Amino acid sequence: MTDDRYHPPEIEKKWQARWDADALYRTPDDDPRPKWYALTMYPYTSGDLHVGHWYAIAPSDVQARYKRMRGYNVLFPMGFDSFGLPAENAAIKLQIHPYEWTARNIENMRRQLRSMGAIFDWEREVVTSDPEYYKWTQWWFLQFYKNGLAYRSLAPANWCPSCQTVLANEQVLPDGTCERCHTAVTRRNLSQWFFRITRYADDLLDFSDVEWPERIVTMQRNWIGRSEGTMIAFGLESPEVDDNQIRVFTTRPDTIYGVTFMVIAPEHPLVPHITTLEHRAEVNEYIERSRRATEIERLSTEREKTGVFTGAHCTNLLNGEKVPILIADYVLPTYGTGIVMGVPAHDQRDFDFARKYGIPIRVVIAPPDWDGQPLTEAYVEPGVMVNSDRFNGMSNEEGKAAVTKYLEERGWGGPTVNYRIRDWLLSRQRYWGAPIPIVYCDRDGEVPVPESDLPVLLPPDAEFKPTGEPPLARHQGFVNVACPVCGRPARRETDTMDTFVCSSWYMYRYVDPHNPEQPMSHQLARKWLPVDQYTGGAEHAVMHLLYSRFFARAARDLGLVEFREPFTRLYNQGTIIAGKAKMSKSRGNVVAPDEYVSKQGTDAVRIYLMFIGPWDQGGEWDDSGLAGVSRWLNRVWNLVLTPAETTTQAPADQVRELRRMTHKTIRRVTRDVERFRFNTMVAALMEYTNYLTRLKESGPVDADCWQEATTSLMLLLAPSAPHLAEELWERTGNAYSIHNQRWPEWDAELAAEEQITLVVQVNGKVRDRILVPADVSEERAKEVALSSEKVRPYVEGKETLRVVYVPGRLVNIVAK
RNA sequence: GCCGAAGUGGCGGAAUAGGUAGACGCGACAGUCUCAAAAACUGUUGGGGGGCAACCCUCGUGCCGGUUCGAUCCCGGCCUUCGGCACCA
Repeated sequence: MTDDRYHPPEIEKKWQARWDADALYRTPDDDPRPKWYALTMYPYTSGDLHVGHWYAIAPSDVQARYKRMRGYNVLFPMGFDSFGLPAENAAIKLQIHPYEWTARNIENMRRQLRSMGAIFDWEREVVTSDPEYYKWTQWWFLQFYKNGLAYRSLAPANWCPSCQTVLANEQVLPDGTCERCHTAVTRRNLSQWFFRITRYADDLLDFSDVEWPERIVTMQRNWIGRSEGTMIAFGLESPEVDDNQIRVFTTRPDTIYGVTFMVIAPEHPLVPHITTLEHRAEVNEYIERSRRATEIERLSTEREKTGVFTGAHCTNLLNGEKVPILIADYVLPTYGTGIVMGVPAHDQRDFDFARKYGIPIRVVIAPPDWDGQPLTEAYVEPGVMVNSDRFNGMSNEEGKAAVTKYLEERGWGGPTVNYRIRDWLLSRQRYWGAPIPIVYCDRDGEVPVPESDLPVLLPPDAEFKPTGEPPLARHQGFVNVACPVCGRPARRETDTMDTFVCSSWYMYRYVDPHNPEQPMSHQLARKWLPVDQYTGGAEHAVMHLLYSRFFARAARDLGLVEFREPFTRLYNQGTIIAGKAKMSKSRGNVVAPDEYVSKQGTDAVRIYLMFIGPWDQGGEWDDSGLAGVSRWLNRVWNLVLTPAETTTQAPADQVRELRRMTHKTIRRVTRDVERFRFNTMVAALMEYTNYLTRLKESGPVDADCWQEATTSLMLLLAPSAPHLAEELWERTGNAYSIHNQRWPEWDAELAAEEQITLVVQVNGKVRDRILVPADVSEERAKEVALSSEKVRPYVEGKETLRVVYVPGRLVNIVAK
């Protein structure tokens, strides 16, 4: 035994200081090696990193380190997402300024991140609430503004009464509650800033430049919700309405002759104008009722459909029929035109609605053996068109095109593509965010702040307690400004930007973090971007990840970058849970890594997190398994540092076996780390350690092969246990640093098995296992199998019908 | 309701172009060391049955069927869990 035991905290401190002093992990821009940009989602500055953060970050570091050893110039940066509501809320509660709260948190989180021993180049750190950063967030806004990608509009917005701000559609959960605080969201009409993400709806549906999980791609496709259909005009005669038509979007123009009513969303602006006097009271009451209903109730598909008649009618231009217009809250004001045609025979919702209100149900697509009897439910399958005038007899699929063409020829409509996605609402009525760089002047209107005046600084002395009014609006020194055009007194925009704006471009800033002239230079963008491997949680599927794709497309069209996808590869790790719930501060179930790190060491914590299970599946934090990893690292320590008894006359087959194990392990570890299979990577290293330990204790070993084995073990361990590997490397007399060594290569010949276990089955049941040469012939294998003593009792007295042979695997004797 | 992923020992999990189920680790039990305990190390550890014994038999990958010489893996039908979507006209 060595007199020195493995003391993780000591060696970890020692090497972190040394690496820091030597700038070992600085990422040079001028390096001829091929680049690899690995990125893990930066944390929000909540104050402490819990093991959930480590679970996401540490394995990403392992893979980045591996790439580094494979000869890449690796960029693996870290920063902080530091604007946002929690900072403000915490600051209010603790009576300190968000700036100070954030600064303290960053300091603590930076310390924790350093203790992880990752290869972050801290010279490239990015902090989104830093004026040096948000200056460029504002700059992006101005570029978008100048190119028609940012605009202001009065619209009903999602309002969170608890957060006291509006939210983007993406930040409202499916149950109609706020993504952050789970309060029921209400609607408010406000003048708000939007990014025109819908301009890129089709481009965003193209995922051909990307290697992403199918799940995320599907989620984005669904969110964008492209739907091809037909816009159809209906005649409207209403004294109060100028337009004599109303339009609906439908995917079923083939059912146009089945329209027996129209439904309009209660909040549609047309409603007050078309409603007749005698129905006004009833309509207003309904509108009031649906406004009071929460989003949750309204979204429930279980709920019975309700509606009321407006007194108005419109005309189906194809057959001249007048049909009643009703309002009903199952029609969404934000999708299509907010008006739908009711075809009860061929849409279940319309069917239920028509039944309830006694509206006629007219079949226009005949089911296969339809006898003309009334339907008991809507018929939505294909069929032949009936009751449809000139289109009778056509299949409904042909009918879709034919009706659309007919409408188009008469100027009554035509093919239309409709999207579910809406423009990105980025205004927030809160303090802790990047101010929107716009000035309002009575004479010049909406004026962008000149780029030379950026950043528009957040005034540190603002009263930021929420009142529903933007905090900046009450800061006279901030609001009052000279108009950039005419110099007269004007007012600043007082809303701040959604933090997702900050995170839509942070991966660009890392490549040129201190550039005072531009967000990043063209040259460095070309060198590093796009990100080769992005890792993070799947919860950002339709927020951060979609917004970032939009930013990249806009940046490409602005000539800033030459790609459209910011993240070439994406991998989502799972979630670490504690007590059946996701770890979060608000749930109070966070587990801090710090104590484990200071006792068992960061290397053990890193490896244990990988060992829990497949990375993409997450898992329960249970520290009892950590001890097993600690014990293993101790065994590695002893194995490498206690000299083995060596010889030059080890038996040949033992030498071959040792080399085979070494090369097999290199192959397994390499493949596993490439495919994010960290749990089996660790298992492979443990098995290898167990094997080497047994071999060493069994007697003298071949000196050269033993050397190769322990060297390989150290190298394979270096990305996962960087401190332990470095210490062992030094103690075994190698030159600093192990992290600058090349990853070992395996030799397929050496890794190949010489013997295989031939499984012998009788009727599918294993009866014997026989060692045979790996290159055994079929004849020989069958011969060996059939002559097995253990097999005999099962085939004796039976007829052998067949002998199945699987090369290198088994022989199955089928006997009866 | 729809779409997707998953269901394997006491526990986390291995193994799928269909071919030795349970690697690796935790826990448990037994032992070594110790005055004792902890730590460390060694051995055993899916259920049932048999043998003095190296071992042998049998059942077993959520449930019920199917395809196949052979199914944790493929197909059909259920059950459960977890994600996502949910009146999108």
